[in-house]
This record gives sequence, C-alpha cells and structure tokens, in this order.
Amino acid sequence: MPTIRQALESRVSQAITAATGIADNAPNVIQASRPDFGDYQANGVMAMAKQARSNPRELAQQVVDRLDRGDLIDRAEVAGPGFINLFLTDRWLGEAAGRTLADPTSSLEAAVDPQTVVVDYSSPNLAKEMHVGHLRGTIIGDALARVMQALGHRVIRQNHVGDWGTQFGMLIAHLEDLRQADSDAELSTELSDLETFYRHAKQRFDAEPEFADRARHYVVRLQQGDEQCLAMWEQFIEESLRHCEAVYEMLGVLLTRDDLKAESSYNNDLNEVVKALNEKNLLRESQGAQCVFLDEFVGKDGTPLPAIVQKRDGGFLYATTDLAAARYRCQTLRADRVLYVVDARQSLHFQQVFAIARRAGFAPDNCSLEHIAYGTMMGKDGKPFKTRSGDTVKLKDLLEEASERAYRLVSDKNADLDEAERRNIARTVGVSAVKYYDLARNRNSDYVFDWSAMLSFEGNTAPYMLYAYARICSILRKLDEGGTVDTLDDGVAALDWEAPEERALVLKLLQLPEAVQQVAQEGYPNHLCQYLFELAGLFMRFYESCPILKADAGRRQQRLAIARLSAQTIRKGLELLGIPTLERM
RNA sequence: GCGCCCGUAGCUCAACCGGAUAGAGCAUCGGCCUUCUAAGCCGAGGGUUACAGGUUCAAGUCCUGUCGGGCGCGCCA
Repeated sequence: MPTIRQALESRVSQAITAATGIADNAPNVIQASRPDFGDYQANGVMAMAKQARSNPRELAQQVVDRLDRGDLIDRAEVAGPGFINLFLTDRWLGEAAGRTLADPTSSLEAAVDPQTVVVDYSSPNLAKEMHVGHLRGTIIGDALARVMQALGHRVIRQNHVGDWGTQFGMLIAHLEDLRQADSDAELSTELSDLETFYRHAKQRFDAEPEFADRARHYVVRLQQGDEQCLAMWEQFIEESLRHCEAVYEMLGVLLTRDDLKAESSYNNDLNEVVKALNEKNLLRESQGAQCVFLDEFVGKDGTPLPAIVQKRDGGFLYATTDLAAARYRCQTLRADRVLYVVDARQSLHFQQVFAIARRAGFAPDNCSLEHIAYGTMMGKDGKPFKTRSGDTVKLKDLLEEASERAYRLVSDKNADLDEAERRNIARTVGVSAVKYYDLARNRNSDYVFDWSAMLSFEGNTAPYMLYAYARICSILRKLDEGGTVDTLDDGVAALDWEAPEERALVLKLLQLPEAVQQVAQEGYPNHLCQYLFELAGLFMRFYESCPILKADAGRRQQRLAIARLSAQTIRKGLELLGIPTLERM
C-alpha cells in the first residue's frame, strides 16, 4: 500500500504532466510545514515553472485544475509564490485509519521492490568485554535491521566480530598457563572478567620476553590451523561470546549465533583477495608491503595514500578482511545494499575499501555500499565517556546502573506496585531510556551521555512514549468487559471525529510508514524517534481534551478506536527501534 | 599539510537531499488534578542559524573563503 505522500505525489505528478506535457517531473510533496497550509504541500511546481519559463502561480493553478482529487483530496489551493496546499478528506482518512486498525501490519509490509540488505553491526572485539563504545553501533544497527525487515526486505544480519589477529596469541598463551597451573575454579574466575584477563595477559606480554615470544608464535600457529592452539582459541572465543550474548539479552538486541560472521571466517579468502587485486593491476609494493594506491586518496604532503593489504611479514590487515567481506556480501549473498554500521572514525578506511572493491570488481555498481557512521559517546567533560578512574565503562555495568536508577524513580512515582513489578518496569524503562536517548540523536555527531537528562524522563524520551502507551492500556482495562490493545473489538470500520485534536492525531497515525521509509532510505533512526515524539504529543493532547470513557456511546467507540490505533502505532514504532512497551508503569 | 564530521535559544538537540513565520525538551515565569495514570496538559519570554561573500523566485541547508571544535591520515582493528 502506498503511503499518503506517495499517493499524492502520483496524483500531482499526473496533473503536472497534463499541464506541461512533461512526464518526468518531481512534484516534491511533503507534509505541510504549518497546519493552515493543509495536510500536505507540493513544492515542485515552482522549479518546473522556472524550467518552462512560465509564471509559477499560473502553472500551479493549471496543475490544480487538472488534479484528480478522487476521494482522497478535499481541496487544493495555490499559495504563496506557487505552492500547492493539499487538504485531505475526512472520509478517506477515517477509512484508511479503520483499515489500519483492522490489520496493523498492512501499512508497512509489501515493499515495492524487496531488496537483499546486509547489515553489519555491533561487531565487538572478542579480546575484551563489550563497553560503551559498542552501544551505538549495536542499537542503531539493530533498529535499521528491524526497519528493513518490516518493509519486506530480506535482511541478513552480520556480526563481524573481531576474533582474529595478534592479540589472540597473547590471550591463548595466558590461558594455557592458567590451565596448567591453576584449578578450574580459578580459571573460571579469571575468565569471568575479560577486562582483567586481557590486562593480565598484556602485562605479561610487556614484562616477560619469553611470554611475548610464545604469544607471537601462537598467532602464527593459530593461522596455520594448529589444533592445540585452535582448541584454546575456541575456548576463549566461546567465553567471550557468552559475555556478548548476555549484553544482547539485556539490550533486547536480536543478534544470535546464526548472525556471527567473524573475521576469522574470511581467513582462507585473504590470499585470493590479494591475488585478485594483483590480477586487476591494483597492487603495488611499497616499503615491502603490498598496497593499493588510488588517485583520489592523497596522504601527507600530497603523497599517494596507500591501503595496505599485506604486511611486509606476509600478514594481512583489516582492509584485506573487509575486502573479502565486501566480496562475499556482494557476490555470494548477492546483496543490493550493504550497511556498515561502524564508528565515524573509520570513514576513510571504508571510503578506501569501497573504492577498491569497485575497481577490483568485488562489488558491482548496482550494489550499494554504505558506511552508516556514528559519533562518539562523550562524558560531561566533553571527552569520551569513562569511569571516574578513567577506565572504559562496561556495557553490562552501564545497563545495570540504568535499571537501578530507574528503579529508584519507579518506586518514587509508583510505591503501590509490588517489588517484582517495579523491578520489571525499571529494567525496561532504564534500558529503553539509554537506547532511546541514543537513537533519538542524529548519529553523525558525538553526543554527551547524561544520566539526569535521560532519566528525567521528560521530552523526547522513551518514558514519555511508554507512559502514553500505558495510559491507553489503563483505559482499556477500565472498560466493563476489560480489554487490551490486541483483543478489543471496537466494531468500528471507519473512524470519524469532531475535535481538531482527533483529526490531527489520526493523520499522524497514518504517517508511520512515511517515517519508517525515510529511516530505511537514509539510515537515520532519529527520524522515527521524532515521529513517535510528535505522535505521543498529539496523543497526550487528545487525551487531555477528549475524554473517552465519559463520552456518549457513539463518541466513546470512536475515541476508543483512536486510542487503540495510537497504542498499536506507538508499540509498532518502538518495536522497530528495539524498545518494548509496558502495560503499566 | 591534506581529508572527513560539526558549529542553530542560557543548556541538550531537531529541521523529511533548496521551500512559506527555524522547531522541541531542559532551565525560568504563570496557569490546570473531587473526572480515563500530573512520568501529563495549556500559556509566556528567549534566535543576525560562528563570520564574510556568492548562486536564485526562495539558503540553517548548495558553492568559495575565514574563524573555532572533534576525528582520521603505512604495516593495530
């Protein structure tokens, strides 16, 4: 089903064709910037008039005269220098809302052209425990994957975990010593905190030459497929993955073992990738290393900037792995789009990888490679978020603190609820507050992590949305026969209304697909947050000014239907962001 | 030195690839609970969109330059 915007675009476009004879035109229909400009506005006619050297207002009037309004458009007016303001019929809106209410999924599914979309996200380094630096990529990627899936695309999640490379030799050596010297209990304790484990291994690597030599030796043996080394490596990886999975569980992130596509899995492709680059004449030796130089990349002092794919000692680098991954995703998985949800600081790296992948023929032109870059989470001091002592903050600790802070708030606001329910609400509210605060920001920029701002629960926050949802559930519970968002039968085929607050809300409710499509196209989840915030605001105003249970029978049914559709839409929108709802809070 | 991102209300941030009078929240001030959850709603004040040019019917948005901030730039990932 097309969105309202698409339906209007198509009608206005036809009218422009009828008026000008130009078939390929851009009506540029957007949601009206102000209520008195109607529901939508078409801005494209002014540019067309310029092109055709005609008077924009006159052309706009001709378009309006030829516009097929059908049962969708109530009236169309020329305004200002040549805008066309579009007012929708209440009847069409009411019927569309009724259809969505009856079948909540209908508005989002059935993408016009389903694509295969690979989303590479989270991708922690398994040598250490997940920390706050992994939060943004994990939840932005998860939200984008959910959005793509909801639109009917074939989504392949890939968790490109770092499980390969020099540091693992050091970890294996340390693990080996612990296994021989210590009891199982002690080994298990040591492994339960990967940060400490890593630190101890690193200390020994720096202090004990014998240990360092052994560590380096293990890296080589590992890459050669030595069984003993592999077994120890697997034990460590297994332990580390369990840590990740615990965090994903807390976060409500959908990644599972099936989504793992680790760096190590490309190990056998790396030689081939370098060989292919050589065959395309892209490879050049520089200071003993195998490099790719492209004209568009210039380094210091105007010298050519290399992408190194093979070290002097024959080892491969992450550019090599990323090229192998790009090749796999385009050629084996046949992706139409690949989204790399990775820290913005890697943008040069990805520019190089994408450019090389094109030249080498790994990625055909019709496969879109996109770096979904995001900024750093900062502390109040404007520097990357750390603990007071300067250590990185573990994601697990951060989420536990969020729940704890939310618990104090829930207990404060709602002392009558029992302990278990308060704990449950606090967990959802706390974690959702952290996630939403992040998702609601434009991902391009760094942002300041601020407990008091996200836990003040005011403004464009998860609790505001969750509260709106809980209010609706509360009303439904109060009905004679009781009811929930899913079970209540309104017996309403088409909605109608009398108050402006009702109409404004219904229109907004029908615009979810537009917000979702925008997120899918551009990869900015904050647009969906913005939509939900506006929706929740309109609901709150409706709630305050239009009593539901006290209204007479007819209005009551209608308002119940509007409230229920509001709940459905809020829940759906939050679900796409990876945020659950609460019946009570 | 080169490249990428950014600079919007006192603070934190929006602004749907150039649209009409730049929007929210926090903070400040003033209203609204014997009625569906006040974690709410209504109202007020607050702006030369860093600065200077340019492009055009129209610029926070595009181009050039300047200033300021963050990040990146050969054998880690």
